[in-house]
Amino acid sequence: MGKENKTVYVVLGFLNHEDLTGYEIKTRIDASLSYFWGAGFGQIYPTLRLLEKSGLVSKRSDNMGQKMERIKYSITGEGRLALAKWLSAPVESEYVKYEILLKLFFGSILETQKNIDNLLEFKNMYDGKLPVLKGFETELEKIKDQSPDHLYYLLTVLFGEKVYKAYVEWADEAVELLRKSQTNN
Amino acid sequence: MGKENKTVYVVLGFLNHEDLTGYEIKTRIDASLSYFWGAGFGQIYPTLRLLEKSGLVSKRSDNMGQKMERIKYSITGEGRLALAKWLSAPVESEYVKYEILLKLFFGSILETQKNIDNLLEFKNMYDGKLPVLKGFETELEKIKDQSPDHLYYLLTVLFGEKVYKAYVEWADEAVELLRKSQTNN
DNA sequence: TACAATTATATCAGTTTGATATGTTTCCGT
DNA sequence: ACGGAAACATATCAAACTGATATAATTGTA
Repeated sequence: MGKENKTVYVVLGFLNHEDLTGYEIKTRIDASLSYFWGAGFGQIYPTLRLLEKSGLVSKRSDNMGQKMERIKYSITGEGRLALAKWLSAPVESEYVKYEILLKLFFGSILETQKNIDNLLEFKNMYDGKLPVLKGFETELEKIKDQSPDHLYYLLTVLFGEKVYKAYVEWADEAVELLRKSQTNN
Repeated sequence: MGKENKTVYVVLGFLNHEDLTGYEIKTRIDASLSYFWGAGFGQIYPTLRLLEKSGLVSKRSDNMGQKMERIKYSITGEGRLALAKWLSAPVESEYVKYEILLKLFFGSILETQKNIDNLLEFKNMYDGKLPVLKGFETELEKIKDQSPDHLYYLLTVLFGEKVYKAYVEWADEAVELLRKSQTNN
């Protein structure tokens, strides 16, 4: 029934490095995973409570006298075990939903030009993101030897670059094919 | 609140071509969208009822005397309008979740060889799917002039090929980098 | 000092997943 | 012709996830 809570492992993965608040976990996801994995507060906070209840993380309040709630979470031995177990298990599923492709699939209803516009917007979006990834790549290359983690981070960045480039190339080719079909009529 | 029901448009898109049962809609999604969009029965049947209640589709029972329930749905004028409106609106979001990358991101916890194994499995999976897409491509090229739809179908197939090739290339490069790091230690 | 931005937790309606249940009809081999 | 497997068909559900909103403290800055 239902599906397996993957957010559990994202949270455990980050807590494996350092103690964090829910908010900090969110910023880390946004900064380093966002181009291949997302998670919102609505998933993170409930998952942290779930994890605490089942003993995979422990929490402590860090607000020394202040009024602001600040709940730092730490991974437990059990948590590390659960993380390692999941990491060792075979990869189950990749998940994609491309709205651009859905619209293109039904594209014959629209004018050709509108589809071209959609494609160009898609292209520009990912073309614009490429320099950011390139920046990450350069940064990680520099510090590659400082921690075994950096090589793995680099691999995920290289994935982003490879796939975004594929998006851009495909969009160019698709636009060209649509333009050709325009003149052929 | 919540997010917009996209299944609505998948269903409307297919019904725009022909009258279909929920089951048939599912088979069409699996056959033609599955590598960039998925939907299960648990989403399709409730969406069809919702659509019928709001007048975007109409239904009729096709079981002439037989016992088996067979509900054929047709798109209405209002439904076509809703579909066209959504198609014309700007593309909102692309959505991906790559478990392989999540595991790789936390990969330093595992032995290097285990990460290599995961990558090779990933590579082989998509390498194996490429000939199927190539087959679709050839088929669609042949019948391209028979319907304006076919060009659009072809574009989505080309996307699949481009991206799957990017997966394979990336996996090869990632494996090589990991192997190099093995010998360097 | 006041205003904006950031930090921080929390909740919720609606959507989606992935599995299960249940039964009919068609196809195929013996 | 019979029986079992595969395909057809609808339906439901718990748990996960999205995307938005609410609330408030803290920090930076003009």
